[in-house]
Amino acid sequence: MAVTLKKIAEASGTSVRSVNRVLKGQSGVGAEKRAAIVQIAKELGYVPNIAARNLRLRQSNFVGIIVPLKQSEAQQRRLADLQARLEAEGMFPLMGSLREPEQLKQMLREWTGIVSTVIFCAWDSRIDSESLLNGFSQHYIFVDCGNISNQRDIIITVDRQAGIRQGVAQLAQSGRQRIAYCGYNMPDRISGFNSAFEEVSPDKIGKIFITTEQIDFADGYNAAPEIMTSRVDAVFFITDRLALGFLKYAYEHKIRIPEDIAVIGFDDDQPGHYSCPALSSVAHPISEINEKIIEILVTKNLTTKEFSYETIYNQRESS
Amino acid sequence: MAVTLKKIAEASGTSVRSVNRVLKGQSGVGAEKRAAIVQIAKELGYVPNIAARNLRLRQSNFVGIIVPLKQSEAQQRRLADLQARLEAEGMFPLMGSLREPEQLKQMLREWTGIVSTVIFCAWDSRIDSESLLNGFSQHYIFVDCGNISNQRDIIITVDRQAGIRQGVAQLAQSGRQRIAYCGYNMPDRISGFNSAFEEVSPDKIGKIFITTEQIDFADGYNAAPEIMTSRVDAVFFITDRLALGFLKYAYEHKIRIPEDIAVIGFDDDQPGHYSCPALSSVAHPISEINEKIIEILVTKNLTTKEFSYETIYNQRESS
DNA sequence: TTGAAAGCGGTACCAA
DNA sequence: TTGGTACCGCTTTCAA
Repeated sequence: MAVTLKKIAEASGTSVRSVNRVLKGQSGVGAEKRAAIVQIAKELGYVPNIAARNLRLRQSNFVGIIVPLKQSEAQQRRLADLQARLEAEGMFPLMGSLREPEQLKQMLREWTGIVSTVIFCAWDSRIDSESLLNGFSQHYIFVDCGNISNQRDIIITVDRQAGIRQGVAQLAQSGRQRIAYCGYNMPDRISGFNSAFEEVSPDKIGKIFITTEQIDFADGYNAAPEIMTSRVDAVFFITDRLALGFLKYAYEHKIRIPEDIAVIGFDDDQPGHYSCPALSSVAHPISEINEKIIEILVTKNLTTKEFSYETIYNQRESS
Repeated sequence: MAVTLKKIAEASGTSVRSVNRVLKGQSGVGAEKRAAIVQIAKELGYVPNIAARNLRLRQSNFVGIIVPLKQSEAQQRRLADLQARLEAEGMFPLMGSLREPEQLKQMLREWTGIVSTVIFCAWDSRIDSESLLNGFSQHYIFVDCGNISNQRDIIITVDRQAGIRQGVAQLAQSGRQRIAYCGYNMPDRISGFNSAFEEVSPDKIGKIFITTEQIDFADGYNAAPEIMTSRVDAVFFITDRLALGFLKYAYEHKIRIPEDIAVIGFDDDQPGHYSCPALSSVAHPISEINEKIIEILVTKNLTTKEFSYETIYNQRESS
């Protein structure tokens, strides 16, 4: 049986209130009584029950985090960074994964009273967030979840178009004539790709789209033949995993990178730095995103539902 | 303000007990009253406060998980798998990272009443687990944490020696004469390496040790010159990241793998499958470990402190 | 069938 | 300086 304030009060012949005062370091208890209480608490090995405290105070140090079922290395890194930052502020992440609407609801239900804020690191665009989350009293923060139409929660958007434009522009400047976009339909990346062509001489450079089922290593590997027969001299992959899969194919078929074909990835996965050859990639602004999240959690404290948009811009990095 | 049982009771002119009965699907409430309560609960959007329920029932669906500050891709994969398995059982992981003893204590204190079981996916061997955890009423499970001397908690050990022995034996059979161990001092891996030499003709094959500061990509890359000058024809790296770093060096210096030098890694990181050439690696028995954890959590339910050892054996996989 | 009431373990108001 | 006590919201016993 756990040691409670009541037990300590009984053992020391005082009241719950006095014990509570002493153990919380508040004033208003005589020196003798104080010493006795401290002594007994130590002997019994008192550890406060945070669940009870949280219930009473209607607050907690726990933050819900919803992650996609499958995460890229960069996402995992972002998550680890967020976890560290939360801990630095005395908070802890309670994890759940993005599932079907009904399961999602069930999950949020299981969290009521435990977490007051839930951060979505991913969202299924087919689900209407507003109607799903309606009725819950938690606060929600959507981080880089694409086009969420939502009037009640905080939405952090990452504008990757600048980074993509920069990457494509660089390819163009280095004299590439035909550039392929390879991946599946991710609106923000496609529009970044397109707007890059508008900026850079659109008439001089050709663009083609090569679509894949998934965005993993194998998909990049499998898309390689099509890429090669399409006679492009540069490819922009929407994930680093795709790009790495392609690099493996290139290695096997003695295709020279970047002499024969230039490659740019997206995500800045760590393994990319050690691929052969090193992958050039558009980075995620991890620190900026997480700083923003912590700022929201800490300063606004989210005592009331509020609505806001935050946009973070990213940059192109080459390794 | 949240909707509570009391509010519904007031709004429907009944008692908390009846509302509770209805919403928990228990019998013993008249049809009319039942319908009214359901109606009002729906209108008000009732969501039970799990924190209060947990306090009352002295239980919870939350499981603490302590992870190392820096995780390998394989560890992250194991964690994601564990999270999915927990969710399948209706449980959720509360995450924390392995820190200094004082911070660790503080963390566990913040979790009292919230989680009843904490899983350590890593441990600092310099800390005495028994004295640190003494006084807490949580249950602890140590997973693959090396040599933990502990008489009160559940310890899951992964025996990698078999896998390592197998890998080294295979190198020996393929005619390698001098095999290097590269990495820092990880007792179980070193002893696996050593015992492999005892099994396989120790007089015929030479072994050398090349130590690194860390076990990351860069360390493998930096260790490469020493490895090459030591004139070995095979290297066993204690992490895949080390091995991948070496592969990059080999690529740059036109060293042929495995013609010039054979390479085996450890961890079975995914990127290894797409390195050039593909990395041969000793796998982590992810499923087996996590199955065991879930089994412990579910079947034993950890209602009483118990003490046990579980050992899982791994195998060598080559890709 | 119904509901009053006693908890779970802290917190903090208020009166002594 | 003390300590009694109501309360956070839910569960469950027990009596009506």
